[in-house]
Amino acid sequence: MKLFWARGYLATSLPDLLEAMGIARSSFYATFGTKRELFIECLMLFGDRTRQQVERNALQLPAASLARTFFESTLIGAPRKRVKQGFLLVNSVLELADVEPELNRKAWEKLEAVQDVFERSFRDALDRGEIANTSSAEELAQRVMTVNLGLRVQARQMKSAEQMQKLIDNSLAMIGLAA
Amino acid sequence: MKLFWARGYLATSLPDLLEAMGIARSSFYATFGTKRELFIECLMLFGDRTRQQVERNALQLPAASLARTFFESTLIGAPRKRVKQGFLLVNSVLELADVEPELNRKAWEKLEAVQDVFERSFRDALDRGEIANTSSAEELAQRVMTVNLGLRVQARQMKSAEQMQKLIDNSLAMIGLAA
DNA sequence: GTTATTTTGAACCGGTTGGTACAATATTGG
DNA sequence: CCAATATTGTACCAACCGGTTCAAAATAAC
Repeated sequence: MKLFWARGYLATSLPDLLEAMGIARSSFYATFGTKRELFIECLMLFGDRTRQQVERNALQLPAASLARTFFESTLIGAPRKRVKQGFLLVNSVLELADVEPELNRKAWEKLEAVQDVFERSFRDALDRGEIANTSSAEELAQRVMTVNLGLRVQARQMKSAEQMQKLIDNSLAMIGLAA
Repeated sequence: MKLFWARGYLATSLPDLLEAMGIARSSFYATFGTKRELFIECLMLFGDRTRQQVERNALQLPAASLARTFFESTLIGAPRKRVKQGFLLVNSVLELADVEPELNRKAWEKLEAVQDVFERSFRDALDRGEIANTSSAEELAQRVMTVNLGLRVQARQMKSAEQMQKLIDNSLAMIGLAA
């Protein structure tokens, strides 16, 4: 998964995978099937983990600070190397849009699942009056999604953690959640 | 360029290019050099065209509506097929980040050049008092960049022009330029 | 109409791609 | 210790990759 994450689906060759996994070619096919099947498993794993992480945070944190926690934990708290890999789902969605429609669809669905978690959290907070209802839950979640995608692209060019922090602060300010 | 744009650098093979250009393999190498060199030319062409387009708009339009014009002309005014190709520079920057550092750098520089045009325009407008100085020119340009990247990723999944228009409206509202 | 100049098509190069087959070798479980 | 199960290395496959060479054919210039 780390390899696909860093290099993309097409640029990751079977020998690359075998070396990283430390197994023989024949074991790979016996255990994981084709490269394509393994990649799908990676997409699912990555997507589910991310969604679960946001869901866990949504239980403990106010909706208004959910986005900040999400961005900072993955873009500041993570090792620099991992941050520069971007976000597997975003990388995949862009790489495979025209080339592998099915894989693209799967990756996009996982991204939308994350967006849905945000939307639900915003909806609850609006119902409880915890957030000023200047925007709908759908609009807020859409903003988080747009900013998320934008940040992940820029993360691949990150120069310093300070620069990244400024970018996050500026982005959160524009989403308009006072938190 | 259209091929690289739609499929990406790696997924576009030489036979693909030859067929699209309608020339023979030997002519290709005699005229354009390697696939890599042609791709660089495409990046430059695309980047310069985009920058010039924004520069032209900056001369005629108030800075506050520059972003709207940029997004709508390329995401609503353009043929649906082209919109779904995304933005060559964004696609390339993400695809090649870890695989082709030099190409990645060139693409990123062109993206930053566009951001710079926005920043200059915002700075002028701030100096003239045409924009409320709640944010700096740098911050505003950074917001436009983040939103731009986010929108281009989503454009590849676009379902309808209406959906895209809503997305643009919502994004512009969050940038905070009353226009 | 004849000479230059492009452009072509086809053959060829070494290397890599994802995927398969299978006998030999380790590792494990009873 | 022996048998069952994983895992291995190797050879092989057809297909494709980007790139080169060069004589033949088509086009352009005069």
